[in-house]
Amino acid sequence: MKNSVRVRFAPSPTGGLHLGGVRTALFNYLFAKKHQGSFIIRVEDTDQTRFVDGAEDYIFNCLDWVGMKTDESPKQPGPYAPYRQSERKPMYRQYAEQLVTQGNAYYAFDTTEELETMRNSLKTSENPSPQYDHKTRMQMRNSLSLSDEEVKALLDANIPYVIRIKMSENESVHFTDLIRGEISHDSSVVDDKVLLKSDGMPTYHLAVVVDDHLMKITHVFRGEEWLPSAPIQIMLYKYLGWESDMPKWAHLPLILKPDGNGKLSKRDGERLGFPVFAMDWTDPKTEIVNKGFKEMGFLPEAFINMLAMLGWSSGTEQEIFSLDELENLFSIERVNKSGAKFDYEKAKWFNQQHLLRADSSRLAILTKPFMENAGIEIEDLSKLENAIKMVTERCHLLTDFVEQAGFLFKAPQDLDVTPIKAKWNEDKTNLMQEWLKAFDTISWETDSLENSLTDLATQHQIKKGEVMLPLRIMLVGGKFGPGVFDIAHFIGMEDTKQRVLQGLELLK
RNA sequence: GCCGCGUUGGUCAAGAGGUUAAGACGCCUCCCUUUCACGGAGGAAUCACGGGUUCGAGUCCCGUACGUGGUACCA
Repeated sequence: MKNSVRVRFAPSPTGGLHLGGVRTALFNYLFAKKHQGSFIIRVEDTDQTRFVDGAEDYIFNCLDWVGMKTDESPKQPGPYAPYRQSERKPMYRQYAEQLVTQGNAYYAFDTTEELETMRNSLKTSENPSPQYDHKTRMQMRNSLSLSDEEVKALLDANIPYVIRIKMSENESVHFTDLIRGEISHDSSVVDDKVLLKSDGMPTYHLAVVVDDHLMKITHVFRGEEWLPSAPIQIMLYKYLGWESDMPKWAHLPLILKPDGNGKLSKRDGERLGFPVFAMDWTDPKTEIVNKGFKEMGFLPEAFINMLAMLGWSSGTEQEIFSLDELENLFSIERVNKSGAKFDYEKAKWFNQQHLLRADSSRLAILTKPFMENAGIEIEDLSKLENAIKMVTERCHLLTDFVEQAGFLFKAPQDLDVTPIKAKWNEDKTNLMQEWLKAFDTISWETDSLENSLTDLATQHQIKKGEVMLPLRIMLVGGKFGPGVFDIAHFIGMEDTKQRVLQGLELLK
């Protein structure tokens, strides 16, 4: 018998999938897997004005990249299809109407202007945002304040209307949050939220309750920003008579900007120079490309690991986890209550750790495009793999391989010899030239290369250390990289000769 | 304004009444290394504040401050 845990991630395709979104998806996913349940994607495309072309596919691409497999989704419908709210449109009205009949909701005919007028006229410094609630509803144009005849006339005349929930007064609405414990609200401070918009589409509050109930969702994990709207949804479960199988809830802490305070936004990424989207996201309206973690050179498992540790911890000292391990260890109770500031430095450290653990042949495949992007053609993947093995520990991102290993495939351009030129002399030039000649007599191995240079240096009465850095700069183009003789060994005799000769030329 | 939620080093965090208050990132010092890293050793740095409860409070309760979210026909 299959475990009946069913959790859903409900992205709204309004553009991109940022850190917070991926982490919400991740925690939902991990919980589902931990309990051998189903991970369901239900797309919240209820707001036609904010819907963005391609955004839905983009979301699925991101989930694919990080390896979160879905059990039911618009692409893979399960028993409760459809999985897109726009396609479920006809289902919502009946419940809204049912609430009106029961007296738990009502028709409201107020225009945008009328609402604005109400809010402006009631606005005081004490109360900067007046609500449509039990205090004001009787002054507005709705089926509560109007007579039945008036309502019928308006309905017959096809005057647009919305359906609003009639929130009860002085009722304590409480529930248990899996992360935060007992939460309670006073229903009097909650306003009469719109349930069904004038275009017939449900708002989030109605859609989420109806869909979760119909799709038999057992657990709802979402961002903390939804906490204030919980009482509305709880009241809906109650009014609709679904209270007994209301899902369990948990409100996840927010991901905050690294500097200062507040929710992390995509602007922070641009400002501080790090990605906030999982993958590159091109806004079709502005054509602005928002950088993604994937394209910045992150491994999906590192991205996931980093995100998981932002708000959750195992309680042990272990910090590096694979997706499999997370699926086994995750527990919603161990999620933190407070928001976490995003730290890009630590994110890169996670990537380095996973780079070190990753299979080098896979890294070669992933690195190739970055190399070629930088104008370094890779013909032999196994050669790239060997190069990667030499430098992995000094890389944080896949893109770092370009700098750290690129010179193994392409001689450095624009050598800067100024730092070594002052101390250079003819003796050293001679030494280097003799070393090049010695190549014909030695075996092309790291040790013999080093030994021959050591011997020659002794003969010339030059300290080996004095030519090591210059040699490195000739071969690498800078003060970095693996051992010089390993590099010479890797690039081969011809390349080594050419690079040294070119360097000597510049030192003349 | 009102309502909700939160508060352990710079950051992520462990901690569920008695601990020298873990660990990680970052920072600093040293070792290793004729580069840069990796690795190793060490260091600086924390329980927001005030009241209770208790023999004893980072841990429980209340208040304050601060932060944050909500207060839309957006999600």
